[in-house]
Amino acid sequence: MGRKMVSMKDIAAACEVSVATVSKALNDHDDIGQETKDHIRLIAEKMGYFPNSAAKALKTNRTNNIGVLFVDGARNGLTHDYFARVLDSFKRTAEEKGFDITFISESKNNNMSYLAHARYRGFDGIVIACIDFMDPEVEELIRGNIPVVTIDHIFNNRIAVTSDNVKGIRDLLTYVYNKGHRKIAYIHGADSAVTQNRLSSFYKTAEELGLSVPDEYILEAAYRNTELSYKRTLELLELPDPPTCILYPDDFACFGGINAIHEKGLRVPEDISVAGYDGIPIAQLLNPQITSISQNTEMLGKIAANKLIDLITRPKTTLIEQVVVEGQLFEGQSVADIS
Amino acid sequence: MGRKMVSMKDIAAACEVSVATVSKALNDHDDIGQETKDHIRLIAEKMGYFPNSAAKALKTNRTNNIGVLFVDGARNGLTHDYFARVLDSFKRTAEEKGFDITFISESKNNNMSYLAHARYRGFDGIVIACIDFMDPEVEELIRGNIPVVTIDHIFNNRIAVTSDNVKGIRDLLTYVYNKGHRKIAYIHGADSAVTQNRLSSFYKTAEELGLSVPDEYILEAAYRNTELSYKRTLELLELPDPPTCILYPDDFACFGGINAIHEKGLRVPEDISVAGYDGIPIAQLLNPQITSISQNTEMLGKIAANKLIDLITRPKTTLIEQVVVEGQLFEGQSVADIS
DNA sequence: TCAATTTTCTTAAACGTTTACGCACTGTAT
DNA sequence: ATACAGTGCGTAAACGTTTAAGAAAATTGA
Repeated sequence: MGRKMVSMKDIAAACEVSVATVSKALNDHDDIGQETKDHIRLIAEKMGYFPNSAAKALKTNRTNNIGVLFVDGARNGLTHDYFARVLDSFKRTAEEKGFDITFISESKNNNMSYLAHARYRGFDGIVIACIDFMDPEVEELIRGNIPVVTIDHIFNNRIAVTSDNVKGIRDLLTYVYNKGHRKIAYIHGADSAVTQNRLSSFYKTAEELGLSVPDEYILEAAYRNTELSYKRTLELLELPDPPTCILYPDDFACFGGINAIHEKGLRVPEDISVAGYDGIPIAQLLNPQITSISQNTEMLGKIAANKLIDLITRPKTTLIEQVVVEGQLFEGQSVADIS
Repeated sequence: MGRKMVSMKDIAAACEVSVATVSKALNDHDDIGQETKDHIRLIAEKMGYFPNSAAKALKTNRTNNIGVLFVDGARNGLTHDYFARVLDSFKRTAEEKGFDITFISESKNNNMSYLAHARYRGFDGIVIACIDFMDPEVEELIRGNIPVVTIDHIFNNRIAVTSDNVKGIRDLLTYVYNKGHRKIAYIHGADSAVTQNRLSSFYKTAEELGLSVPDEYILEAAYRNTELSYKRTLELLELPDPPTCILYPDDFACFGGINAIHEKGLRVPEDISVAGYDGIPIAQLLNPQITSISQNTEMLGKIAANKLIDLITRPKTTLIEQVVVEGQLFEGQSVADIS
């Protein structure tokens, strides 16, 4: 196997010019004659030449490769619907602009830190999502001098793209309120920036609506954790004065809640209403469709990629900012009108 | 920004040895004294040295990087539950062995073919899944002299890891049969190796069971396509002699079918039974849980990674074979016992 | 004690690019 | 004729590694 790769040297020989001329011809420098360029390119094509990225990277200090850090505590990784969709969009956008995507390995057995790994591979930029931002290694990575954008987490003085959780919860709660619900419980995710935003938005909106929220209506579960939401839901249902509607951390967790409700012999939404978050495709296919906030994952990934590539290619003129992407209420049938 | 990276040259200077000695010390060659090694490593550590993968790759022709081709016609990409799970497992296994994962870009606007891209990046190996294997570019890639393993598609004389679709359908059909069903329809996926295996297994098993299968019970839809399965299901339900049970291409598509059933005012499984394929997590959380064949995605990804890395590191002694991974019947409540 | 070995380190070339600089032309203006 | 700028190409060094080959020093064996 393995015929040898053809290099610039071979082309130079075939064209009877120097290697430098070949390089400049292929990179369209303007100190090479047009006919020479044409000839060299023709021969290069014929000989089946492609550049060697390692050599190019070595010389130019640019890899055209973006590192992706993409883990969470629960090790959902790629199977996390929301982040998979964001990453997919990110990937497409980056690829269109000539960048490749490589994962920053999460296994530490090569005893490289995230930052060491990123430097080793020479990533031009980094995107971080779906992660424990308290991890000191993550902080080290963000502090490192590689261009970085974070998704759904704002880090001091770095570019971040976040979904509008404040507006999301406000819209959702207002919608439920307008459907006549006054006893609304909120099972929220574990402590994180996202959770905090949603929670404070929940309280603020409740206040604006003149809604009183008893403490026992606010419970902590976790994202994508059906078991926990199942348990919290049971607790809510056993309250002396149970809620008429329950909001969940996300659609997935919502299914756990629905199971608890069914187990109690109750129906959704006739006996009790529920709503999720994220608007994952599957939740819109079920009966009843889950009322939720559809996240604009397409936009999130696209903006993240564009901002990062801007930062890589034009560091001076790129605005360091936090971009907020709005979601949209998906009105399913899981919230009953009881007004 | 950007303090300079420390290179072997810097370490050599600090230790007053040659660059070659540093290289050999760090790579644990045996012609370097133990104390010298220790000293060099200590200094390297202190100076915050990490190797430069580009330089290493250039010299050794090894990148420790694996290319992933991961597209399908419907452009589901990463959001495809089944393949996302396989890839996730693949990724973890590869990372444990010191390999990184880079996507082979699907956007052709850089006018590189898959193979050109793979050579450009110098991938040590390639894994291909979730794809149109008829694409001539894919064939070119597989024919190229880069170690490759394919998932769920067998290509002549290459390593392949496939899930056992024959056994899967046999188990599923037999299970349904044993529940008393005799009028069983099969809405299958679009034409592909996987589909063909499943279809012939369906017919073979039916024959063994003495089951007659009218032609109008076999319909073509597509994987992960809820709309098509919805339509086919309506067609089945309007038959003069409708089936009592319908098998679907996958769990996702199955939801489309269930919607059609509900729309007709029928219940699952009381009025009509359904079964999916893949055993995606969400399908086991719903009410009723979807009876399905749980694919062993963990094993698929792991085996694919191990075989590929074997092929990369020990090409001579690696057996070129097709590994088949069995799934497992998940018995939900979507198939009624009517015996 | 001295040649033969072994151990430890260095020299130098190479991998495939890019790029600053220099040199030889050609053409134009003095 | 001389000077001058512009055009088109080559020279050579550099990027950070690895590794074959060799050399010096230390060890061994008789």
